[in-house]
Amino acid sequence: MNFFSYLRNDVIKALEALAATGDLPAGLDTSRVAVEPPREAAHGDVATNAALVLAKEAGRKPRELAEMLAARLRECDDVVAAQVAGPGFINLRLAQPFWYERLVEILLAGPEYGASDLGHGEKVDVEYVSVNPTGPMHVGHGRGAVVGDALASLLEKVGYKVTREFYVNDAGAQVDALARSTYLRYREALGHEIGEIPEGYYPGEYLRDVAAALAARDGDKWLDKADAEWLEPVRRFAVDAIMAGIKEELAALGVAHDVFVSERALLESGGVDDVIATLEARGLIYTGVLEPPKGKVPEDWEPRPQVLFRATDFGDDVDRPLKKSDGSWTYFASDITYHLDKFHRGFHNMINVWGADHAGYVKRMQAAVTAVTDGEGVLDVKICQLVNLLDKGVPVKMSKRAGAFVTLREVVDKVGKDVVRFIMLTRKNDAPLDFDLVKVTEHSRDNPVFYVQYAHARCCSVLRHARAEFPDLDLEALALARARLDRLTGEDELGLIKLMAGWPRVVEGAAEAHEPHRLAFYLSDLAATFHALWAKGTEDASLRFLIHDDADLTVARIALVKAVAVVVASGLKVFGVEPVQELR
RNA sequence: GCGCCCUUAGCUCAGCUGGAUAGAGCAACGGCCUUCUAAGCCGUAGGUCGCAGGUUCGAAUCCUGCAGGGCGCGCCA
Repeated sequence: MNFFSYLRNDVIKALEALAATGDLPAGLDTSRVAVEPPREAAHGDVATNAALVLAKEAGRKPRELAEMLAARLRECDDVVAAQVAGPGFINLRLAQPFWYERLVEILLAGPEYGASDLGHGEKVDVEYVSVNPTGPMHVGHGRGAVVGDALASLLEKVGYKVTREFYVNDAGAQVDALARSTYLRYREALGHEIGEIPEGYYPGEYLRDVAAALAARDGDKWLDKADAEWLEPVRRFAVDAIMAGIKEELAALGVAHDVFVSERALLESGGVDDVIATLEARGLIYTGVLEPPKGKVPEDWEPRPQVLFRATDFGDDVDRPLKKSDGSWTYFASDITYHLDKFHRGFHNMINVWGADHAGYVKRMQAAVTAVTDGEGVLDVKICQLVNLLDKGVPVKMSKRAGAFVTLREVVDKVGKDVVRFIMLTRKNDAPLDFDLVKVTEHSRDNPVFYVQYAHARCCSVLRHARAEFPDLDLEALALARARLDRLTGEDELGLIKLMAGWPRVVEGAAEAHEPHRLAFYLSDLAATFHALWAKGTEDASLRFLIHDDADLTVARIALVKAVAVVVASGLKVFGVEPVQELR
């Protein structure tokens, strides 16, 4: 349970009671009333700004209103103190049994702890990865994959019905280039001299394997045929082969999508025409001439009338073309169709995770979604900034042109999927991320993966020792939940419980903001708090978890340790990371 | 030129959608191993939240302008 929301109910009830007695005007707008952690723990357990927010409307001085409200709040069962502070904050201190109940809640919930029904089972589509099927993925793609996947899990945890989706860009010039490049390698595989890979072709070595597989399947049947004959089957073969590779790379990272949507299938179904007709009927399409692009102007630029979408009506900077000069639809046109398709599948909430190079595309896509769904569809786009791959602090050169760049697969194989996943989530998506191949596997305080995993392993270690030293005690979660938790009276112990009790709020906040990285910072915090408590036992033996002549206290402390393991596991589960039992 | 993102301690970054005296880690300095894992812990020091205005009870957070950095800018996807 999110105890801040729980306490907020108490505050609202107290306000209503004051209104009922005529001390406050009725019908105050309480939407801005917040119950939050106070800046410093010394102030109390929770703080509310209610008096500050309502003072003006209630026609009272903030502190005066705060005093009235505080008097009411002192009547609440869980509240042992309510103090007015500063300009009119009310700091509440909660009774110890309240905290012990939270501990019980954690133990009984297990790794599901923090789950809620915030989303009310509403459908959300999270589209991520969606790389062009033209080659292996690099680490940057991996970031999008992990962020999208963790975001999807996070939303599931708070009660949304999530679909993980991959849009396959299997139409257009790039896949034609892929087909032609594959054909070149196919000739090579059959013993022909191909010379230099021409400009505009994919030079990557990986196409040799694809071509060899093609040759193995079809022999030399395409060798002396015209483009028109082999282009389509080779394209299909190459896209399938590359997509199979991409799925494997994703699987190695622990990412699996529910739905793959093919752009080509979408185009062939004629859906684009329907969408254009819809937009046309709403007067959102016209034929016009755009200004030349600023910055570097393409050499063959010439003003030309185009079919344009009125994106500026929806906040975009310029109207956007829907048709190419050869009469085919632009990528944007098919993308509009695709998003309307999502909407028709019941997704009013859509989230796209894109790479930094798509940042300039966000506005027009959001404009299009608003236009085509009549404002009912909401698209959020998470832009993942670049990943700087480092080796002991030295940037790893990545030359895509030479076709020899470090692939996601290589990195996953080198450091493991759990490390990749966690590190990718240690920055907010819109900040660049350093990924140091050496540092991420180091066992040190400043490696967050290790530090968090170490906390979990330490908990497990304590539990192992407890079982060995107290073989007669029942240390299963159910038994721990019935322990004499009121033996946990130390400030540090209570502080740890309070921190863990805050987990559901962190999860909800991260889910609402679509920011999974917040969980990583919380977990580091929790790990630090636990390591600190653990270390207390090295200075003072009475503060250790296992107290040989006091079984009750030991079981209570084991319950605390177990809860830490549970919360860490709960967070790692959202990240798709396996908590380790032991480090070595 | 325009748009989006970024600018917080020497370095790398948090800052819970406007709250109280802005926080971690690294690096520096000083402590703690006969121990439930010292792969760790404790402490000291370190700040004009890029700059200037504005909004209000209250701004690192919202608005405007400026400076610096990144990305993008018809017929690519």
